[in-house]
Amino acid sequence: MKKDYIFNVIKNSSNSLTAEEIYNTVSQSININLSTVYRTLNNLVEKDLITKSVRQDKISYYELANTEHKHYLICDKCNQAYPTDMCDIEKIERKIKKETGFNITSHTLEFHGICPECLKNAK
Amino acid sequence: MKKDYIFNVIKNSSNSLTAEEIYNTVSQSININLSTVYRTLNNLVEKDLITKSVRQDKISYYELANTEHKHYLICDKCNQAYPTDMCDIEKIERKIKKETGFNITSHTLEFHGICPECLKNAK
DNA sequence: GAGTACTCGCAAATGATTTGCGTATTTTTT
DNA sequence: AAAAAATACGCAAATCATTTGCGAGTACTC
Repeated sequence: MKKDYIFNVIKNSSNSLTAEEIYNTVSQSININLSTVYRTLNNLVEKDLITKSVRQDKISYYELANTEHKHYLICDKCNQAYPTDMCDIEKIERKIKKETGFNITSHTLEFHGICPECLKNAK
Repeated sequence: MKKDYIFNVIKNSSNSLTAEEIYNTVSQSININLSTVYRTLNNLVEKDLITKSVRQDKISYYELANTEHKHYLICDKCNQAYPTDMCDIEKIERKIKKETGFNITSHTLEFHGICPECLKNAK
């Protein structure tokens, strides 16, 4: 099943991937169609095996579910995404839950700015 | 200029709006085309008069810039967005800046879950 | 008042993602 | 193991928010 190829690519990647990136990688091993990639990704998301998050560029990024909580620092110059595990949002979530009764199940957090590399080159 | 109508709708709204919502509102006063709305919105964003943020639904939401920092609790049932001003991310930003040298200029934070209203009805 | 610069409307283009449909492949049933 | 039922997949067309080209209207300048 082609699903295994797709899932493996995601599993072996250290950062989140777009459908097209996954398609490109999988295509090197087997014949596959982009729509199959999308269908499979949606399937994996439904089964909670991977997560999908839409970034400010309006593109969906997929990554393995149940890994340590991660967020991304996205450079507006080079567009690279640097993962960070700093996230104290859980505290905020608890506070919100208490004060508003809203039952929060997930959150997305995205930082934008310029990465050290681009800062250097900007001189 | 039609820009004023658009800007006013945003200024008078207590929460963020989509291009279509703005279009619908402005249309009640004057004749206007959707593409004009989009063009104007991009213009206002460039001038830092309003901000645009892309949510998980892949739709852009616009709101007045330079207001107090706000984030949204989005109900996955009724899809309503409830603003909250709880946000201690500034602390996290400072920490990241210090530890990684990444120059953060903005961030987006979005909470998902079920709002109190829907929780009640879900019974 | 001619020349130049915006502002807009309209229709077509864009790009990521989805979907319909027919075929192939796998799984289940007998 | 063959028939039947279910699932996976390729291909092309559709979708939907947003953008863009172009031509016409309007304002601003000299």
